[in-house]
Amino acid sequence: MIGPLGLLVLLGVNLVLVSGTPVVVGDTPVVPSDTPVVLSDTPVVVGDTPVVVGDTPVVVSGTPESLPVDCSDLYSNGFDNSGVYTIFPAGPTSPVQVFCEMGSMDAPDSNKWTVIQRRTDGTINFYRGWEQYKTGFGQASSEYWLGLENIHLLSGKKSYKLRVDMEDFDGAKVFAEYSSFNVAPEKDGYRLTFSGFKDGGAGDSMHVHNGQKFSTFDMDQDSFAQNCAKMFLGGWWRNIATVIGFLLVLTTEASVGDSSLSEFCSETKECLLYTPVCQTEEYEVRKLTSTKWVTTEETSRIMEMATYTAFRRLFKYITGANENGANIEMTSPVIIKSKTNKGWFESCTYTMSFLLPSEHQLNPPKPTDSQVSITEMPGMNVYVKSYGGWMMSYRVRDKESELMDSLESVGAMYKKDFSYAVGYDSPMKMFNRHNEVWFVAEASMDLWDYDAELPQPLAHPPANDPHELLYLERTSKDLEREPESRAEIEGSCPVCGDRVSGYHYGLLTCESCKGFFKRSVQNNKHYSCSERQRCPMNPSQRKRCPFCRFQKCLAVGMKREAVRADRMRGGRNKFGPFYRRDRQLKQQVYYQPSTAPYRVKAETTPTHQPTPQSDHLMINHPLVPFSSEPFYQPHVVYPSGLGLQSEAIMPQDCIRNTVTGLAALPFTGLYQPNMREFPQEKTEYPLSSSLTLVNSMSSSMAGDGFLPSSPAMSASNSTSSSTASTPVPFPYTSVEDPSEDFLAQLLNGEPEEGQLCAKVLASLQREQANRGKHDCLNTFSIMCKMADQTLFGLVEWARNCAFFKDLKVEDQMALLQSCWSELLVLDHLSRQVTYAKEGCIYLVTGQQIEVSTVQSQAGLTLSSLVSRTQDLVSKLKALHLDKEEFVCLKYLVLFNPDVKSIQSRRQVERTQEQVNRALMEHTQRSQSDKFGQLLLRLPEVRSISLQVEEYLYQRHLLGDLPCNSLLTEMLHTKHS
DNA sequence: CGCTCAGGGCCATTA
DNA sequence: TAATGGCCCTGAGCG
Ligand SMILES: [Zn+2]
Ligand SMILES: [Zn+2]
Repeated sequence: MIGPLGLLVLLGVNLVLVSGTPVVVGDTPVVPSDTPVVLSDTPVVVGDTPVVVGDTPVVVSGTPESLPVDCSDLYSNGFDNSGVYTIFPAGPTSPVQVFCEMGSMDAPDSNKWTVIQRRTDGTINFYRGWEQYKTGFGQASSEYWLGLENIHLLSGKKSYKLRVDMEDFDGAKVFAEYSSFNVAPEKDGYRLTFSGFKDGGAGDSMHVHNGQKFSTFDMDQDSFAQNCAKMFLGGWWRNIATVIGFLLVLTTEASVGDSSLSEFCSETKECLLYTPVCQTEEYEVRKLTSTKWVTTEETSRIMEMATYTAFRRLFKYITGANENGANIEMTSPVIIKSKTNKGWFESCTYTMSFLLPSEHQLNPPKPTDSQVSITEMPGMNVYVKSYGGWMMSYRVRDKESELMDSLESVGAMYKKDFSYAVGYDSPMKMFNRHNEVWFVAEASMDLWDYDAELPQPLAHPPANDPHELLYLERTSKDLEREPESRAEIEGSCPVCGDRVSGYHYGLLTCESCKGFFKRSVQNNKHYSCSERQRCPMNPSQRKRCPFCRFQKCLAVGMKREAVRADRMRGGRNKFGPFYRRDRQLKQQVYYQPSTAPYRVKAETTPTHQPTPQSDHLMINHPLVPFSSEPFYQPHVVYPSGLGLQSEAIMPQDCIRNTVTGLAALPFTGLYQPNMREFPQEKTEYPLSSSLTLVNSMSSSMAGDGFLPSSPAMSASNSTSSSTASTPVPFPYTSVEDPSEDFLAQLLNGEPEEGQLCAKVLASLQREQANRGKHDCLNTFSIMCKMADQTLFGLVEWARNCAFFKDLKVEDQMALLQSCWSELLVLDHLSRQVTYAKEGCIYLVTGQQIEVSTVQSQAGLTLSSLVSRTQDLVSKLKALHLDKEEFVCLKYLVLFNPDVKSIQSRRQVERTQEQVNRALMEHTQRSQSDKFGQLLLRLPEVRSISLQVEEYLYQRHLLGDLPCNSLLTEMLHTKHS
């Protein structure tokens, strides 16, 4: 198989470096097993009479001997540098007195410090902290970074909650929040307890919030041994001793060394060493100490592409692109850090690192390439899942999610937002290949990593109500609303779910969304989303992404027009009657005894006929902006005339020369494409039946909680289907034709041709620049590159287009994998119809190429493809297809409910229905039979696309296709 | 004519 | 510092 290997550029040059000499091994773990244990085995004896200190902390300066308690074991480990010790009295939250609190700054000018306390209960409290917001708005506050991911902002409100449930003396359930842990020696490690209160005896449990959910840990020591995640906690206790003794007293030593005991790290002389912590069937936990790496970043939609570039860059570094011109031995593993849960073809930054060999760990040669840097990976524990075979992006994805599942199921705490793909072998190694996925465990990371970023603060504001803490998913609003039915009438804000304060800009919203919408429109704000344009909207998170918020405001139907341009205060506007009517209707609905409100509504408004308008209100994806608005100009379609740019970018003779290269291989015909008939039945609903369908769809959508997160749903939910099922004409809304609004919305996502053109040209230019003047790309490669870039654009279009982004990622992938070539063909067709001169093929780069030229040079298959396509082009030109019709066809092709393994088949079907209907209505205004004519072309599109796929696949097998392209990736998935 | 309530503005609070 | 959001002021239109 040439194909998969083609993608395996990842470790491409590795083998060159592998020395032929046998691997030299040392089996000493980096962390010596006899690391000095800092904590004494016996609790501190305070004496018969507790030392009573006043209400205020007492600062003792001077020699350690002046302390009432012997703390020599502590200060001998690095805490004696300040000469200032504090003694805290027992206080309201703790009956325990603190002795020997000693702080030590990390550096004289650092704002980070480490504190250790010895306490009268015999425990030792250890934590690190720093001042936050040192500069800023004068709100100096301290943040303590503690053992688990318990972060407590002492003088602020936001905190990561750590909660311990326990029984009071008289049996009452109590809880406590903690900001510190105590560590007490046990026979097998150290016991983790909390300041004050009970010790962590059997039966107690603690709930640790990691920013997303609570994990519960039994305080019963035995339970720690039950699974790896919990055992790991046990391991972490020990680490504390290590931290004190190791981090602060000894200097860290990089753990790079020889290894032959390793069954998998065998190709390089030196490997990353680690200390195993524990192991389960699914994964293991390893402790890594701080190590230096040489690192570079590369962003791409495809891992293989990014890693190829990154690898070459790092390889240059180790082969001399460093200040000493030194040749540096290759090591294993190569690690690639990237964010988790990447969307389908989402652009992503991959950070690749080579481990520096031990001789360069201390003083790594500076890289000469500015994109390459030396980084230090802090000591940390990692969850590791191993797998064999080749590291392909889809396998990395799979293994990553497998490990995540395992970790979730045991409640492990780890950094969820990124993972490492770890490779040990060069691509030449055929058997017993070893790869890993790593997740960084949080607990120990926190202690070790001086520069670790603060975890994101809790999204929810701190709650005084203890119950709220336990059930974080439920906001206080949920709790309030639950028992009351009153709130149900008033409903919650369709944008964010907050409490409604009245009608604002067209519908019932909360006060804050009103304000937000007003400001956004008044100041003509243009936001952008740093995520994937589907940020959660709830009272606590709505502030995070104004883009998504505004999007949702428009989606649910807030009217820009209602924001007054003259800023006149008071008075009434044209919406008044609408509001009143809507309100009346709501009352009516509410007092219907039936439990099926949606049905009831239909009955209470018997005059209502299912007119297109009302259907539109229901089914129209509300994301479409109101076209009457000046803020949303309809899309300006890029005019033709791009030819001039292209000449500047590609030398003309390059193009001329390479056109001859278009000569294709004869089509071998090894593979008979399965010419599946394009399903006709689903696209040929007569008007009446499609209306019925749409109606039934709307009720079922509302009824069974379909699409809980989609804007369409929230709109119908909250504005309470009264807008949906009643023909209340809304002022300003275009009454012309609902399907046109729908189409406008579809068109809204259409990329601008000019941008695409520029992108493709830029990509070609880059490619040419990489090759140098005399090494022109051949025509076929240029065409592939164009197709590849166009495909990128199409995938991007699909990912952002209405309805599609509401689908599960798996479904998105399935749909795209099934229709990518059809989309490509359709896209090509639309370009021809719009821009091509007679007898010419218009390329995405703006060039017009004579069909005859192409035909004279093309091989059999390509020639047949070209003529089939040109035939279709003339038919479509005769039909005078407009851009609306093309976008509909694209949607119809994309939303193909017949694709295998689609989970949300209904959803796909519904979208197809809607598009179908919109197309039908749109076409009927020009030619009566245009609709049918259009649909009749789709089977031909499909047929051509299959032939294209087949053709490309053949050429791919012959190695003609550039590897690392989306095109090849797509071909692969279909043929594997 | 006076009441209503959705607009706008204000400004302490927040990140 | 800029955005947020709760609160208050306004005044057209309705009964
Ligand atoms: Zn809201
Ligand atoms: Zn967003």
